Amino acid sequence: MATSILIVEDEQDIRELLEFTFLRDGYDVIAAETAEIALQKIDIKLPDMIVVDWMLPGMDGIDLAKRLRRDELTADLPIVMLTARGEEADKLKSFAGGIDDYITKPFSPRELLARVKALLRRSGGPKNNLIEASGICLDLNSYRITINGNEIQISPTEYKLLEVLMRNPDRAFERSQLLDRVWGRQVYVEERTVDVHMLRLRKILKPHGLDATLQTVRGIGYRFTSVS
Amino acid sequence: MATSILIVEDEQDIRELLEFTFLRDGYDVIAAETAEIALQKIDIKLPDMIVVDWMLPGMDGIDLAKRLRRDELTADLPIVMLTARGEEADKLKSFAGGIDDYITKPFSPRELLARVKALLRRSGGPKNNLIEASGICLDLNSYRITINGNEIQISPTEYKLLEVLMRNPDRAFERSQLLDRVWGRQVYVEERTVDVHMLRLRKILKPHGLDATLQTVRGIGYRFTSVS
DNA sequence: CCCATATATGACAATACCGTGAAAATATTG
DNA sequence: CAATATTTTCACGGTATTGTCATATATGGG
Repeated sequence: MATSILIVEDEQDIRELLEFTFLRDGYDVIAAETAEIALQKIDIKLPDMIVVDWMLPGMDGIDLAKRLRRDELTADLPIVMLTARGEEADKLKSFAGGIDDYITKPFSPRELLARVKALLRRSGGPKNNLIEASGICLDLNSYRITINGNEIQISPTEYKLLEVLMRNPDRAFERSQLLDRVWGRQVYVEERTVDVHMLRLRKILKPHGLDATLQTVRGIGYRFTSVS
Repeated sequence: MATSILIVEDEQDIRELLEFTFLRDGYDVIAAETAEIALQKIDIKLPDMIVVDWMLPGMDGIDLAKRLRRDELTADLPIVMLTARGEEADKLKSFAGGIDDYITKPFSPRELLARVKALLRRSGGPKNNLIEASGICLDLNSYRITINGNEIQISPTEYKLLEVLMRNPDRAFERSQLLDRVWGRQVYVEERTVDVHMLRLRKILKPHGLDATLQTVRGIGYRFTSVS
C-alpha cells in the first residue's frame, strides 16, 4: 500500500497542483477543501501525513492541527503547514510545537516533496513484522501467531486486538480507543463487545498460562503486560 | 517465456536501436516513449528489468525510478539508467541508491547487453532457475511444473498464481495483492475469482497430498506454506 | 457487610467469509 | 470458423466469526 497524503486546501488550483505533485511521485492522495471535510476523511481512513493550508474558510489550519493533536488516534500524524510569506514569523512561533514542518507559498513542488519525504523518513520507520512478548509471537507477514513456537488458531478480530495491545505493552487502553484502532471509527459497536473479545483472547492464552498478560484496568479498560 | 525488458526512451532512433539490440539477443521488449506510458505498461505486465533514459519529457527517469522503488510491487525491479556524458557525475550521485546501473550515451550495444546480463544475473533474474518446495517444482524456463518428479498439467493463470505464492512462502497475500501480481493492475476481475483458482490449484495438488500447502488466511487471503 | 458499579461469562442470533459447482464469457487451437 | 480449453462470474450452502444480551461474579467504598 502506498503512502497516503491528505491535502487540505481551499484554492482549487493550488489543491490540484499538490495532488498532481504527490500523485506523480507515487503517493495516494486524498483531498479536502475544508478542515471539516478533512476530519471526515480522516475518520474514514487515517492518512500517513497531512499537508494543510494555514488559511481556510471556517476552521483554519492551526485549529485543525490542534484538534488532531488533541485526538489520541491522530496525535502523532505528521503535519506540514502551507503559509503565505509574511505570516510565518509571528503566528507560527505561537504554535511552534504543533506542526512538524511548514512551507511558504509560493513553493516549488520539488522542495515540497523533499520536505515531505524527509518528514516521513523521520517519523515513520519501516514496520517491524515480528511482535514478540512472553513467548507470544505475531508474524505480521504470514498472519501467524505462535506461543512458545506452537502455532495457534485465532480469529481476525482477536488477531487485530492482540496486535494493538502487544504493540503497546503496559499501556492501558480505554474500550473506545480499542474500538477505534481495531474496528475503525466508521463502525459502531457496543463498548462491551471489547470485553467479550478480551474474554476470548484469554481463553486462547489460558492453556499456555499466559492469560494473565491481558489485564483488566478497572474503570478504564485493558492492558497487555508481559510476564515471565 | 523470455526475459522481458521495458525500454523508456523518447528519442525514436535510440529507442529503435535498443529494441533491435535486445530483440536480437532473445529478449521480449516492451517500449514506452514516456515515463507515464511506461507506468501503464508496467501495470499491464511487470517486466524483468527496465532501461530508462535520464532525460524524458514530463516525468524524468529519476522520478520514474523513485516511484517504482516506492511501490512494493516494483521495489526491486532492476533499473538501468541511460545518461548523456557529463550528467552522471553530479546528479546521479544524489540518487545513488535508486538505480542498479547506468550507461553513458553514446554506448555500444555490446556493452549494454553485457551490463544488462550482469545485472540480471546479480539480481537473481529468471534465467534458468527453479522454484522448489515440498516436492513441487516450477521450472521457470520451460514453464513446466513437476510434483515429485512427475510432470503435471496446469493452466497459465494457475501457474502464475502458484509462482507468486511459492516465490514468497509463508507470506499471506490479500486477494487484491494477488490480483495485482498475477493479473496485473489494469484488469478488473472480482476478488472472489482468486478463490476459484485456489480451488483448482488445490484440486491439482490434492492427489499428491499437497493441497495443505495452500492455506486460507481467514479475513485476509491465502498463503503458501511448505509441509514436510 | 451491603450496595452500587464494573467486569466476566455463556448463549444465541446475525453476519461475514469461504468453498464449491456450474453457467457464461473469453481465449486458444486446429 | 468450429471446437476446445481456459477464465470469470454467479449463487448457494456450510461454517467460523461476531455482536449483543442476560446473568453471574467481582470490586471497592462507605
